[in-house]
Amino acid sequence: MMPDEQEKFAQMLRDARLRPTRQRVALAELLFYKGDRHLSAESLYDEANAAGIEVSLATIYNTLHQFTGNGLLKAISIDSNRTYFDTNTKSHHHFLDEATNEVIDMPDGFLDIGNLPDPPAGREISGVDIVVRLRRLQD
Amino acid sequence: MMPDEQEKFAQMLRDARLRPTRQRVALAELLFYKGDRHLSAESLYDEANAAGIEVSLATIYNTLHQFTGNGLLKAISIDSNRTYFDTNTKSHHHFLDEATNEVIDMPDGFLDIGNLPDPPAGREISGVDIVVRLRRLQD
DNA sequence: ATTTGTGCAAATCGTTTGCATCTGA
DNA sequence: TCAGATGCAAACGATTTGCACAAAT
Repeated sequence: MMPDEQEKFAQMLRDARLRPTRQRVALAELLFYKGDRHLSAESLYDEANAAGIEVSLATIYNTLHQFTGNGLLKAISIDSNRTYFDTNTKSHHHFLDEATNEVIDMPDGFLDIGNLPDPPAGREISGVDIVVRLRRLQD
Repeated sequence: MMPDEQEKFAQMLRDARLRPTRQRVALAELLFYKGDRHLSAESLYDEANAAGIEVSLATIYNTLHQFTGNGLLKAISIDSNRTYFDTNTKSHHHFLDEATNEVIDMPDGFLDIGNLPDPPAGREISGVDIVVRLRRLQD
């Protein structure tokens, strides 16, 4: 990674009020250098190892949670076994491939939701999560 | 429980191609005697104990999965820590109280979804899950 | 009699925690 | 300097599994 790239991610961390440590900068690069991604703690850990980044699994978890708490990531509960983190923090929805458990972003501009019911008393709607499940087309 | 009630649940199990064992009949009664419910393995286990039903946690898990596989229950992944099972197997959506993690059925007849995007190639939509997140109304 | 289900305890898996050590501002 | 971050290993909670015993057809 070029020094100015590193600086870019370091600045992203400072903006999110997180110290740009070696591990955080390296993980931020893995997470945000490519486009929108969905990944689990384990998969980020493997990716970091493959990239020669020395970081413990505990730090991966810490980092994912800190990034989430500071608006850099969004956690999604699509599968009840593991938590996925989404590098796209804008409001959007997902496809889920039931065969592979792959999560796919739904293109923007789709999904009009009409006729939302009123929330129960004393509560307000804070968000709407939509998952469109996919199965293999059978012939 | 009255004998004819037991027979009713035994028949429900036979219809679902499951042997009506003592444990399954008792759990079916707990699950389906009241209206629509959402519960975890642990909460069903506690409820069974409270009702004086002797059943192991392993059997609770087996039973929940068998019932799900045979269309008597629906599994919902709303919270990434535990699996919830829904006694309402019809297509419907949920509110989630973020403060308590309580899952609430959305009344039928709401939620028109328009403008669904086409699924990726080779796949078809098998279902749409919608979770409306709720937060406490702040004043 | 044969198949299927049950219960226990141990194993597994994702995730969190305690704590000693290190690092960045 | 010193608050905050990291890494390790142990702890955890939900769930699954292996296997001997019991119950249903």
